[in-house]
Amino acid sequence: MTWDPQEPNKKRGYHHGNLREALIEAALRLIGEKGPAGFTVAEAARAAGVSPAAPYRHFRDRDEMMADIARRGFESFAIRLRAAWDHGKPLPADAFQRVGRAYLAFAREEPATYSAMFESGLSFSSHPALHAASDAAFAVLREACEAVIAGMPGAKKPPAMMVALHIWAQSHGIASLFARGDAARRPLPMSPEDLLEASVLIYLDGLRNASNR
Amino acid sequence: MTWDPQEPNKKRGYHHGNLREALIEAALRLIGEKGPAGFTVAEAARAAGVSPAAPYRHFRDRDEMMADIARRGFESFAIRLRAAWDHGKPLPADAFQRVGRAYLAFAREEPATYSAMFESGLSFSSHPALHAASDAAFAVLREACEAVIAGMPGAKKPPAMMVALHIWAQSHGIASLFARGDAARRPLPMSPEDLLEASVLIYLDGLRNASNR
DNA sequence: TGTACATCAGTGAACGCGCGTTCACTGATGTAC
DNA sequence: TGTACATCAGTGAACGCGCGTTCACTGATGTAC
Repeated sequence: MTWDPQEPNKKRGYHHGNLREALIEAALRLIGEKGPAGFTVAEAARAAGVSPAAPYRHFRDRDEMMADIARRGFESFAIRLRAAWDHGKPLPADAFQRVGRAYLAFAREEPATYSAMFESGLSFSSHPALHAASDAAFAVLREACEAVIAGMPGAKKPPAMMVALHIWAQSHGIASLFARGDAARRPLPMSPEDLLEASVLIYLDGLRNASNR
Repeated sequence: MTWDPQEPNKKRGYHHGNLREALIEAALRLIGEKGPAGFTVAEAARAAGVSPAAPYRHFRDRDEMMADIARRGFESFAIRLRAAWDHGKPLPADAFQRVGRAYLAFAREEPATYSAMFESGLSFSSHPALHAASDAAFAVLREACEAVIAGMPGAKKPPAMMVALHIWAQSHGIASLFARGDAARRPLPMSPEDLLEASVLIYLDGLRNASNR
């Protein structure tokens, strides 16, 4: 109930006060329970204690509500990744592993947001703000990759874009196969974090090897 | 129309002849168009030209239909991966790359099946046959990893299970972010196949490097 | 070969349900003077 | 400080819709003799 500016036990009047936030919170809970497709406007309204027509004062339609959730998701995702990276201090290699852990932490702690971002089927072309937010999050990962590559010995540097895509795919693969909160999660003989850390170490080792040759 | 045992233009009688297959085909088309959640029993029945009650002669309910689609998906996935691997001939390293390409080819050519397998939210615990089929597909990948590891120089061999999980996550990550047929697919400066191949080469290089130290 | 009959795989109508969305409306709030 | 009024953010009822599933039924098929 972080959205409610009123006292928790005080009855709200005709106006809600913070319905937009309350609806998004309710929607996230529903998505967390039943997946992006299981979220309905009507149920979110019910959970927020308003009539089914009320959400339409704040969102054009269901799709816009979903897109808004995903966009905010990408924004807070970017913030968390950037905080984990922390300009690559003290060592880029350590900071890089922090980013990986932050990625998985986000997917685990905010599975609803994560699935709204990656599994809701929203098209980027019809939601430019969503596209921009997604790009901004990816940019953090790319910057980190650039710094890590710059710190590597050898003359032949791999392209940062490729490295960023590899790391992103690996993180997303591990997150969606093993680190989600839902019933479809596969059992795993080690923690997702350890699995990701090991793969990143091996991968970076391979990169260094190639640039030394 | 590969399911229809009758002449294409011949009117079917009271009995359909191959309704189970026709329903699954229709369901796959729907899933491909609208995602796993967008598939409805009623619409599949309509597409197959039968009444909405007819599917219930072949499937207990919608969930069982979905699980059946996913299970068949894992089975044909395993067959394709195994064919690509082909006992590691002529060289395990080449065969391994073939497996990676086969993985992406499956995701691209059968996006509906792929999403039924990985994004339908079916729980393994309530569908043991699905769980078994999924394990069988993973086993192919694991065997290939074992063979590749066995052929590596050095004494310190990495655990095959970990390697298989890494490769799986990387393949799944690339497939779901970049190789899917739907509108949520991200644009990419290179082909998914090239992206995966490069990452696997770098990763295996890193493994070799570690086992030589 | 013919026939009686069991079984299989469909039909079509109906059920209760919840959805997204719109509409005319109204209570609450903010602002100009 | 008080008042008139515009605007904002809700209500509640209704709409058409399609869904999953069940039911009693029936046409088609296979089989025993």
